[in-house]
Amino acid sequence: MIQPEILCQSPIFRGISPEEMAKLFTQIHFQVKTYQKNDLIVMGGEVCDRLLIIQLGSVKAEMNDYSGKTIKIEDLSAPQPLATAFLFGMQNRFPVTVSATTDVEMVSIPKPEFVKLLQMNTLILNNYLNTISTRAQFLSQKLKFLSFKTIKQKIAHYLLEKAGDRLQTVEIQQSQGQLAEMFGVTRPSLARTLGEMCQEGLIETDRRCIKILDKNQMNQLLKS
Amino acid sequence: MIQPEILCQSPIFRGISPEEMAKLFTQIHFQVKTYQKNDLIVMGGEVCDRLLIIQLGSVKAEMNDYSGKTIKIEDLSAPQPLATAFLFGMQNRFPVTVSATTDVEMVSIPKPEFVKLLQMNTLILNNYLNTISTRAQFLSQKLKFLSFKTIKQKIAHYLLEKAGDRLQTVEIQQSQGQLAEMFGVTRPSLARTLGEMCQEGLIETDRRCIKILDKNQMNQLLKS
DNA sequence: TTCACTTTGTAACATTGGTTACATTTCAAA
DNA sequence: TTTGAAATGTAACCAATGTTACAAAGTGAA
Repeated sequence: MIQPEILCQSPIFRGISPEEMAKLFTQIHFQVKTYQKNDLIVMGGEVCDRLLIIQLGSVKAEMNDYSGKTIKIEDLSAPQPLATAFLFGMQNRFPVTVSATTDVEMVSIPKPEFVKLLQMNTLILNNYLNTISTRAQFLSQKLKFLSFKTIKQKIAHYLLEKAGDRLQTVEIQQSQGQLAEMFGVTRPSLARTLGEMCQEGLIETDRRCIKILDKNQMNQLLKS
Repeated sequence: MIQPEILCQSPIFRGISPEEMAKLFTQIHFQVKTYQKNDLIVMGGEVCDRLLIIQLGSVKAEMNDYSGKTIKIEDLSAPQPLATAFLFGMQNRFPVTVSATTDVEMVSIPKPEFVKLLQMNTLILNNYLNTISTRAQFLSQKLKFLSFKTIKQKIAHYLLEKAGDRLQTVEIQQSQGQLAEMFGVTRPSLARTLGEMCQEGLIETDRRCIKILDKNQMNQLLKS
């Protein structure tokens, strides 16, 4: 019923051979459930006490807003796992409602069985720990970035980070527009601020190269 | 050399009896290192390939800004673990420099040995997974909150979240000032916006009770 | 009650950044 | 080289929010 050669493509089982996968699954309890197009798979708010991996087909995740309307959050397809962030931790309920957008096969592993799997196989354990740790690190970075209020601060942080201790000059790969989007600001605002920083003698710009003239003053910006 | 009755207070080992702790530690390799006041324990940028738990004393974590000056990030004391967020994941280097603020005893468990521990003991595994998952969930919540740009949106989100599906009226415990701090805005701005929302017929305020008059319209605010 | 202290409401003004529009520059394909 | 599309620089204007200041209301203790 399970298809080891598909499942081992999943981030959680990466590096496991299909044979090994098959063997591991003989040692735990699990279910393979099939759904037809448009079937409800998980109701938002339901307790998340099992790991779900899409083995076949694709699903959509939607969230109910407070007035009952639904907003689509993301599309997922085989062999991706579902809501790995909510299996453990304080808030272990599905934040989203999941339904099938094609015919779907879903592998469902109860939480205690998945814990067994983690204990049996070091690679799976490492994969899973890496997955959620990387996610936390990513969120943390993003949060730090958002904590800078003004565009000037965001630019200063970005440039100093990119330049490191040594370099004076930073070359940016993205276009100004992409950079602006990353910063969560509009392109004209970013350009305006870059212009201001030039006038103030903080930086010098030349095409896609930005030279930092006064690192100390840039740091001051980040502290206030 | 290790003190099981202290270590089992640590979030990672919560629920483990001191006897069991002692037994577990006979099965893995680890070190107990002692430091004197002001000794350097971890240099920022160093690879994080071991779990460090403070067994005695307290330490401070500092970060170097780009010009070389150091900023204190936090104080930690026994029996807290260090930088659990960086043992796994893509970015596994210490982001901070750690030094002793008193005489310190530090239990150092190499990553592979800690993985063994996770595989030997289900409770430890669950504790650790819960710790990092909860952290990720917390960050995710915070990020969602910050994604609302205007104060009106933040208020709407906060109230709708607090009211849930049924309630019409929300009672807030904190003072307006504390609420404003939570929202990352100034108190007068928050008060002003609450006033505006009253005038627009969205809410009614009476002391610390806020009545939501039009949930649908509030939801509209969050979408734009 | 009265007095000091905290919380809340509000207003004037300054700053930041979004919006829109347009000119200029760059760059690659014809 | 020419030409058109994309990227960039810039300006005028507007909305949102911070800043500062002060008055009004609530609150608890003497």
